[in-house]
Amino acid sequence: MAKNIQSLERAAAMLRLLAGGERRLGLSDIASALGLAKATAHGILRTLQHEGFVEQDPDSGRYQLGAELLRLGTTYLDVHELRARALVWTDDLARSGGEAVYLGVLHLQGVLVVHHVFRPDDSRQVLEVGAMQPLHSTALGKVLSAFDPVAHAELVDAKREPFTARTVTDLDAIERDLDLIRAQGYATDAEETWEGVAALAAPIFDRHRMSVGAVGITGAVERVCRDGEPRPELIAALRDTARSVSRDLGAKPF
Amino acid sequence: MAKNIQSLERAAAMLRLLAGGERRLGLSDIASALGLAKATAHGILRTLQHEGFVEQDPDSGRYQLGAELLRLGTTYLDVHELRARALVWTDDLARSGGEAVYLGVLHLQGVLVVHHVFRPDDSRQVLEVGAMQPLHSTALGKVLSAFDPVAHAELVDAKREPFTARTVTDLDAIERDLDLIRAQGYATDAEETWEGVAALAAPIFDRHRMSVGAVGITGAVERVCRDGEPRPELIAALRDTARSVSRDLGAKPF
DNA sequence: GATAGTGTTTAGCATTGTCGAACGGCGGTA
DNA sequence: TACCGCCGTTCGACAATGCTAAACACTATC
Repeated sequence: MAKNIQSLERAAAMLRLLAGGERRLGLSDIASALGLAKATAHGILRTLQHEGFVEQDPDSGRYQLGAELLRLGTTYLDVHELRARALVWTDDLARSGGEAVYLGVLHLQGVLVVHHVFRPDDSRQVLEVGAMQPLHSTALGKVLSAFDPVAHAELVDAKREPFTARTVTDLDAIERDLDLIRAQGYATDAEETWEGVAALAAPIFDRHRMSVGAVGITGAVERVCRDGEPRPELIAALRDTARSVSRDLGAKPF
Repeated sequence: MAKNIQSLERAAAMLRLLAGGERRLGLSDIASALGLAKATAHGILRTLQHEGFVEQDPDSGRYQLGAELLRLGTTYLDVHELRARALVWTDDLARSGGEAVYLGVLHLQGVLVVHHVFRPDDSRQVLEVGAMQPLHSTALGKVLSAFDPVAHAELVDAKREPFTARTVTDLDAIERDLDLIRAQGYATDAEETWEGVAALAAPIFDRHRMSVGAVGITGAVERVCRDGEPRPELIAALRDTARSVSRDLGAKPF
C-alpha cells in the first residue's frame, strides 16, 4: 500500500467540502470540518487560491471554488476520447428519437454526465454536463452497474435512496433487474428517479470489450413508453448508437 | 511574502500541463517538463489519480485529466453568484437580440466564459462555457480591461497575438480604444478575433462599483453591424441587461 | 535476446509542511 | 465607548513529511 501525499489529500478534501456545502465556507468551518489546525488549513487554502482553484470573497473572507476548476473541467471534456467519438452519433440519436440524449461514465458512486444533447424542440432546457446521477435508479446507472464490475461494487456499497414510489432500493430486486439488463442489453428507468420521466440506456464498450460508459435517452414517460413498455424503435435506435460508438472505440463486432 | 505549499504548486502545474498538451502525457514527459525527479512526479500523480483529478490509461500508462475536475468545475458554476444573477437576463437578451450571448469573468490572462446562451435559431452550436477568450481582441476582454485595473495589468503583460488582419496589437492603439470604451460604456470587436464575427460587450458592477464581469453579444458581422457600426438597438438592449444584472448584484444606480 | 524506453518501488536524508499560540481587525453587545 | 468574541492571518520551532537518487520490473523495438 503506497502512501499518498498528505497535503494533496487534504487539499482535495477541501475542494470537495467546498463543492458540497451550498454557500461559501469560512476558514474555521473548513479547519474544524477536516480536523485540521487553522494555520494548516490556511496554508493549503492560500496555495489553492494562488493557483486559482479557490476564491476568497474580499468582504466576508469566506472561500468558494475557483475559476480554474471550470477551465480544467472543460479541458477534461476536450480530451475525453469516449465523448469525442460519441459526439457525432448522439446528435443523430436525439434527432431521430426526438428526445434528450445523455452520455455518462462511472465516477465515484454515481454516473457523471459528460455529454448532453437537448431534446430537439424549442423548449428551454438546462445543460446537465458535469452533473451526477445515482447508480441504482437511473437507466445510465443501471446499465453501467450491469456491465462494469467496478460500478456494480459501487452500487452495492452506495446508500440507495428512494426518489419516487417506484424506486427499487432492495439489493436482491436490483440484482434481478441487472440480470435482465445483461440479458437484453439495455436498461430502463420508468419513473424510478423523477416522476413522469422515463429513460433507456445501453452500454458502450472499448477495444477490450470493457464497459467504459453508457448512452441514454430520457424524456416524458408518455412519449418514451407505450402501454407501459419502452417504444421498440427507440430501443433499436439507442442500441445502434451504442454499437456505433463502441465500434469507433475499437470494439470488434465479434 | 508568505510561502505556498510546494507539493500543491507542483500538482497544480501538472494539471495545467495536462490541460495544455493535446493528448495524454507520460510520466517521464511530465517529470522533465517540470524539472522533477520521476519518483516525485509519480507520487503527486498517484495522489491526484486517487482523488480523481487525473486518470491513467491502463494500456499506455499515460496520464490525462480526471473526471472529478469536471464535477467540481460544474459545481463552481452553481455557486457563482454573478452567473446566477445573470441567468434570467441573458435569456431575454438572446431572444430580443437574436444573437448568442456570453457572460465572462477575468481569469489569468484572459476571459473565462461562465455562461453562454445559444443564438435562438435551430442551427447547431457548441457550448463555450469554460472556454477562454483573449483580453486584447474580444469585446468581453476589452471591456474588462477598460473597467478592471487587474484585467488591464494582465492585458499589458500578456503577449497580444494577432488573429485577423484587423486585430490591434499595438499597446498605444489599444489604450486609445480603452479610453473610448470607458467613455461610451461598451466595447466592440469588429472581426478582430474571428473573420466575419463581430461582438459587443458591456461591464457588470457589484455593490462596490467594481467590475466583476461582462456580458456580450456575438454574431455574424452582417447581422450585428450596419454600415460598419454596431446596431444601436443591440447596444441599448445589451447595456440594459448589464445594468439589470449590476442592480441585482447590489450596485446602486447612483 | 539485448536494448532502451516506460512506470513503479525502495530507502535515507533534510526539506517541508504541520502545529499551537499569539496577532490585528471587525462586528457585534453591554 | 469600551468590551468581548470570533474572524482570518502570521510567527517560530519541531519532526513528520515528502523529496531525491538509484535500483526495480516490465513492455515494446530492433
